[in-house]
Amino acid sequence: MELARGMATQEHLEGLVLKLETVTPLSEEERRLLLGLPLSVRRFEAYRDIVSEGERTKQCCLVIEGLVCRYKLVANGERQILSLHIPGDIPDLHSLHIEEMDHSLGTLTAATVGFIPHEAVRNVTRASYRVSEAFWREALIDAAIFREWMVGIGRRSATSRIAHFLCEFVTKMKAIGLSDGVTCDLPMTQPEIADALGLSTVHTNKKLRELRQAKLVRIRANRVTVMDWDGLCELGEFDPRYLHLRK
Amino acid sequence: MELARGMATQEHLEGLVLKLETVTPLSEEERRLLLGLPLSVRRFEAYRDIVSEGERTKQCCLVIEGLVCRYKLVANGERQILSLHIPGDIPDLHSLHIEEMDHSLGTLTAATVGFIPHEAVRNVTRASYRVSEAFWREALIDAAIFREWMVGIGRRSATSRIAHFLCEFVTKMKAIGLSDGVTCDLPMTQPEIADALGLSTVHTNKKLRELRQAKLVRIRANRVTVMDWDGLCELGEFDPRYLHLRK
DNA sequence: CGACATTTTGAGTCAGCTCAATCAGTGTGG
DNA sequence: CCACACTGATTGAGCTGACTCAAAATGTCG
Repeated sequence: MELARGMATQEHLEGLVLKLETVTPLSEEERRLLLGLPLSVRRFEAYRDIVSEGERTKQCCLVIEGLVCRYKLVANGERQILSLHIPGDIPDLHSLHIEEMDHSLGTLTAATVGFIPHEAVRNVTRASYRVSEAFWREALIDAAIFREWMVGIGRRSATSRIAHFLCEFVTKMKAIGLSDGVTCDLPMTQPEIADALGLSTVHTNKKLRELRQAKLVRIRANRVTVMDWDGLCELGEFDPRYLHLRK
Repeated sequence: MELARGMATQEHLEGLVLKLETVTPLSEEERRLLLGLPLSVRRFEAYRDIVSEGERTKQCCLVIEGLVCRYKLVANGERQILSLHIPGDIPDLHSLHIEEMDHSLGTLTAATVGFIPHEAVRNVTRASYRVSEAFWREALIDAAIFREWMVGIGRRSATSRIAHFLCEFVTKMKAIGLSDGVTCDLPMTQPEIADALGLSTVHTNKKLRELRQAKLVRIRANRVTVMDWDGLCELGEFDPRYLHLRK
């Protein structure tokens, strides 16, 4: 994916349609509705907040390009990354029904983001039951991913957590066509991966090396390659059902 | 709350209305709609599954009385409790839009549960935008609680996590009128609290004792009493905004 | 070639874990 | 009213996975 300036609005919305279709089938009519959403596109540098905890917004944010995350900070300054969002995701869909952000939304890489007014989203959901269904499913799958992460952080070993994380990321990237199921970009530093998994940087590094030495994955220059998918899944107890993807 | 057999269906639904009103204001009309929902009531013993992972249901489950939880098991047999549900909650509202359960729903105490057909829920949401809004908010707050738990499990110390947990529980019980904000029933054993917080039983016991010795809480016979609310909140970094309660 | 960000490694520490008793509360049957 | 059986709460004694601190190695890029 390249920088997005200059693309037609419709083109930007195609990622959204593609993403929704990974979980809900859409008719031509419904696709048209979505592609007609108004969008104001903005480019962010890496490590900027898109929306901060405590804010109240009147628009939803569509990831067009780049990697975005939701996170919270705790008193001692540590961070917990709550979720990762790839193109096609609307990480703050909830803002449609819950005024105040209880966490922040920020970029992990430079990113292109489109803002869609709440009113416009409400209109398309009112216009089509299936579209509102698709948004419901998106929001509920988001929650399902939180649950799976909770299990990982609460009850799985560091190694298992990392393996699970890699499986999930590749699977999600594959669903939207950004991975062949074996390899994809993973533009995160080790401290960031650590913050997502509730680990320390140093420990993450050491366990990552073990995965590499066990020939389960190859990680270099912001790119993962899964060498042994079955082995990695088993280690991470990864079962993609919680992602509720179609087919 | 007593055993519920023999009560009128409407009376059972009052808990739902009360709960929804803690997050969304409802008109008389909307209340009537909700009170008209068909309900088939069933009593469960403690430690029974209401719905199991992998199932597909055609109804939602309303907690009428008792304490219910959602949980997942991991390969080594350990359990992570994902959420607790008190009267008025619909812990599997998501089943309306996501076919397959990716976790189980079970009782922690004897409990009275009402089943509402999906079709009936869809009808009331179609009949009133505000009611559908209320359900959206319920589902999204559910996700907000997951996020807060993730932060706790991933980044807070055991003591802090326990303190946070107690604050949250009392706050939620107060919202539906089952606590005065200081004391309430907490019908969970220490192993169960441990499973909710991603801790071991022994460690939970020791940290709980510290909280008691620090005169922050009193815990005995399935009942908590908060002795020093400010102290407990500070220790647990508890800020109730994520619960998105009204007023 | 610096300057900076990121990864890697080593060493020592500790929060939280496991194992193994012991104690306490409740209920059952005689 | 007591012995027995359970379940749950407590305690003590190590153990260890994950953490912190600190430094060195490696990569990236203007």
